[in-house]
Amino acid sequence: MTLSIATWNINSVRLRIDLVTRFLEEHKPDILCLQETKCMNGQFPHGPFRKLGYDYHAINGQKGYHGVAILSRLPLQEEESLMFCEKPDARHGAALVTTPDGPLRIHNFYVPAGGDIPDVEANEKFAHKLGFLDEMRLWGQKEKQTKIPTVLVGDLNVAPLENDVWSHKQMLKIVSHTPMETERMLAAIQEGEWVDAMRHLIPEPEKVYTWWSYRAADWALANRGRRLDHIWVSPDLAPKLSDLTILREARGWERPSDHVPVIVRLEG
DNA sequence: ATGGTAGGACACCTA
Repeated sequence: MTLSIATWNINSVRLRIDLVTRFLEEHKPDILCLQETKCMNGQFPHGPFRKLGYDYHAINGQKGYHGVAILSRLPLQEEESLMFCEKPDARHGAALVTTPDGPLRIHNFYVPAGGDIPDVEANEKFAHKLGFLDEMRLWGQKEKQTKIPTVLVGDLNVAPLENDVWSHKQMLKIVSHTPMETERMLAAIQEGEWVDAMRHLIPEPEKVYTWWSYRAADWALANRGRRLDHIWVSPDLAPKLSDLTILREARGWERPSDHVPVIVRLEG
């Protein structure tokens, strides 16, 4: 059997609901994980998703900021959202999906962006980001013992490898690619025994980007992208990784998100 | 070295 899972930082699910439904109609992933939904649970647009056969929703929203959602064509049970850094931010959601091959656990993350200054003294948002990554790493060490096939996705706001950015050298002091962040993320992958699905299917040194800034005059021409969105899988799923789609064209849709959807297929 | 754009909510925060 095959199962496809997509992740997309949508930067307001209500504003861009037509882009999400277009994406679902054209690509039909079994599961879609959204970040930055930017609305409270009571405001979440369930209707358009149900209309397309995505009947099962696990949502965790808050007013104005952050917010994550898991939408599925297969039945799911919502699981407890985790809290990081003792903040009530809606930055994580989880669900257990019932697949023909048995249960599959999904974790959907939205890691803090961390502000502009890569200094924990001068910038508390950066300190928060590093603290979040540390807690994520410790959590992952325990999570790997659950024995349930697991997929972790989301906007992790770190581009950990040299070819996850347009210029490694010029990005070393830019938040998202500093050694403080990349070392923490690589440690989290290693200690959690995660497989970086995107790099499993598209190894270095190929450039891979999922985000292009709104602030470029011409994002496609400059092509100064970063790989901020990730799909990690538990080792048992690694042999099933069969295809990866990064929907770059979605960055050129009308009133786009600055992130594009990433879809992975699990087969066999 | 700097400023560039976008969303939510309604003064200014977050990205």
